[in-house]
Amino acid sequence: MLRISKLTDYGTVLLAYLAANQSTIYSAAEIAEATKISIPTASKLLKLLAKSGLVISCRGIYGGYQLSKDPSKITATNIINALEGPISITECSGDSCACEYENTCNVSISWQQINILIRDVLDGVSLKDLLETKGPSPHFYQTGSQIIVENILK
Amino acid sequence: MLRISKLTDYGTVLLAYLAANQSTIYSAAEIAEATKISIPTASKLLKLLAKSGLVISCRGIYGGYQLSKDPSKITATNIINALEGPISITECSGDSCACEYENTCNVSISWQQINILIRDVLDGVSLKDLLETKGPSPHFYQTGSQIIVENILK
DNA sequence: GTTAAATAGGACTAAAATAGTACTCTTTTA
DNA sequence: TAAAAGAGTACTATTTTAGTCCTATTTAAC
Repeated sequence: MLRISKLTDYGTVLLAYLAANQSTIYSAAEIAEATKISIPTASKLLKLLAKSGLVISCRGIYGGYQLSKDPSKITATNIINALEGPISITECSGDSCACEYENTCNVSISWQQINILIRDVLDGVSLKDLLETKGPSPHFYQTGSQIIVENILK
Repeated sequence: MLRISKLTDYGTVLLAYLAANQSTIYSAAEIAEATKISIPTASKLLKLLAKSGLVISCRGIYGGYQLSKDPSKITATNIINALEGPISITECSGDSCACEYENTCNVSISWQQINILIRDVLDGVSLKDLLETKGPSPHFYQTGSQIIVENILK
């Protein structure tokens, strides 16, 4: 399966709503109603998004949320990190892997390499790309470093 | 998170064991013992792998399992498909998406595009790559079609 | 100051997916 | 025909995810 969680999907919808009027501050309740996501859930997600800096929150009456930066500057990786934690394809991708099957689990090491590839792909897709229904058009070049992907979707 | 399941990781370990001696037939019990995976679990996974054709099974006494083809011909996508079903990053990636929030969920459409990118990456990594602890070296070119990735890991 | 409306931060419950096990049936070969 | 192996399926337990609720804290208007 290898899927993002429902909550991440919801979160992206919330961000999409905020992206439509970047300079406006919307309360959690307003956003929830507009996106048809329940208030408690939208509220929870917005808090997480605020915590990781993707949205700016204003407390107090007439408070609310607002996108913190241009949609083109927010990557899919940012969104997933904010709502699901760091992208890691296997459990022991962290530094502190006290795996008891070291002999047989060289395999996991390689899944981690794949993880890097996937993260690179996700780094190349912005919220702006996600909003364009034609799909992402990430022709991103990181020639110096590691990945070259271009012209990915017609 | 965006991770493969433990079972897929185990499954890869099983395949790795079989890959070491491709022409030998090992019983589920032998493989389980060698890889330190419990017999019922290893057995279950081997059945799934056999069902999707990644390993060949022989029934009867002196039966067992054997890799069906060269490790370089088995892709990460194959393994994930066999053990977790088709790769789809969102729930409604299938054809029959009766999503009730069509107005706000253009977003999902784009996640599906990302899904294609990820699948392309996984298609470019073989079991052989996974076994080389240095990690995968997928410099795969599909110039005519959609993706060009090269020189991904130093 | 006080009050109303909003977010912050937890704690908690419910639901679903994953992981793991067990049992019976079928196949194969000595 | 008996023993050893996989095939298939059903079941249970565990973990993760999803969803809700409650109490603080902040802010601005009155």
